[in-house]
Amino acid sequence: MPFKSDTYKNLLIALRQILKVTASQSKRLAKETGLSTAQFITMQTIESNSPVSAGTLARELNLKQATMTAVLIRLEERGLITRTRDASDKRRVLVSLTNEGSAMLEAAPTALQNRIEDRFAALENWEQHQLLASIQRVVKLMDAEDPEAAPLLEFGNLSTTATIVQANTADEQEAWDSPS
Amino acid sequence: MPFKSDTYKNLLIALRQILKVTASQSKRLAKETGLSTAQFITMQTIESNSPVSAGTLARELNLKQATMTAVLIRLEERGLITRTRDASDKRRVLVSLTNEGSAMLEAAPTALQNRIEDRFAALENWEQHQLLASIQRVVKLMDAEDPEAAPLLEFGNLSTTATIVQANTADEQEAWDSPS
DNA sequence: TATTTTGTTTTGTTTTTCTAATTTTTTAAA
DNA sequence: TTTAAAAAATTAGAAAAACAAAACAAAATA
Repeated sequence: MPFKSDTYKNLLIALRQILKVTASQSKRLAKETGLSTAQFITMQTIESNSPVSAGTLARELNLKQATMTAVLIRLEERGLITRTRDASDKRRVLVSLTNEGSAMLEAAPTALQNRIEDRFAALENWEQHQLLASIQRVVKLMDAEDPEAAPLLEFGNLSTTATIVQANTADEQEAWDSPS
Repeated sequence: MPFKSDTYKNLLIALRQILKVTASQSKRLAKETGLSTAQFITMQTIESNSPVSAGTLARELNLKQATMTAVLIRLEERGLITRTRDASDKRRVLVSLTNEGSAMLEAAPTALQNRIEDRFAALENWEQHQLLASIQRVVKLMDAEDPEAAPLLEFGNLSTTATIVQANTADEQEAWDSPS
């Protein structure tokens, strides 16, 4: 039986708490938009990756293609997304948000997220970067070990959102300019 | 529309990655134990809180009581848990793992988690504490804002597992002894 | 060309998840 | 104390999620 330090246990507890809050948030937002949780999360993932193939979505969300197809069909029936065959590879189905779908996500009440963001923004710049570096370090600890996470290159439409900052050990950290 | 700094965007990306890896892990373990994901996560939560009431479990997992009941019934049918009325409050149903249930969790392949733990253990002591402090700081950012997370007191059976370490701002940090 | 691989869908089944209503027990009020 | 309200769990019923297995078409490879 492996020895677990208190520090590690507390880390797991904290991570579980993050998981819980995040799940709770998603459910609340889903409910307020009148979607199921799976549908709402799918919408969010499409938003930041559009246009994206059904298979990529399934991989991103850790679902089987069959499950993804069912969810997408329902979203399409509601007029929130479009599914079109990729012209250059007719096996693929590309998914995008409709105007209505975008509008729905825009309208989703983000008060909670905004408060979180405001709190983060209120931190000193160096501290923001330190938090980010730490989280990315945790990602690295988990990430490199997970076979299914490995092939994932970018998450999110990076070209239009953000640049991945390499996770550094804290002793490599130096002064950082505000990136934007 | 709120302004999102690159640092914040990257934080969200990293958090989503953690979410993804965690979900992937749970699904894999569930599959290997022959349970559904919901059943497996329920088993884990029972393990660290046993004995625990059905309602507490539901709150912990962000599920409705009715949903929880359904999951618990299936676990009981498989002989993995027991459900007994609380003697001091006969409305409550207390849930515990059976020997078989414990054995199943013990047998769950934890190679991945162990690798993560090993990696964490390989870090310098001060760095472990810094990571923990950072994660707990993120929890605090999210946590205090979420109405449903607020009433949560302890997560996990703290008396037998770990002591909550207060999340500090980095500039309050000092040398830490190895806690165990 | 034939074969294999890849991407998606279809089919069929189990499980999850919810809402609404019901039962039992506890707590609080009159 | 009796009654009313609240709390904890279950039941019933229905939509959706999730999966495996099989089928299908398109693309890549031998």
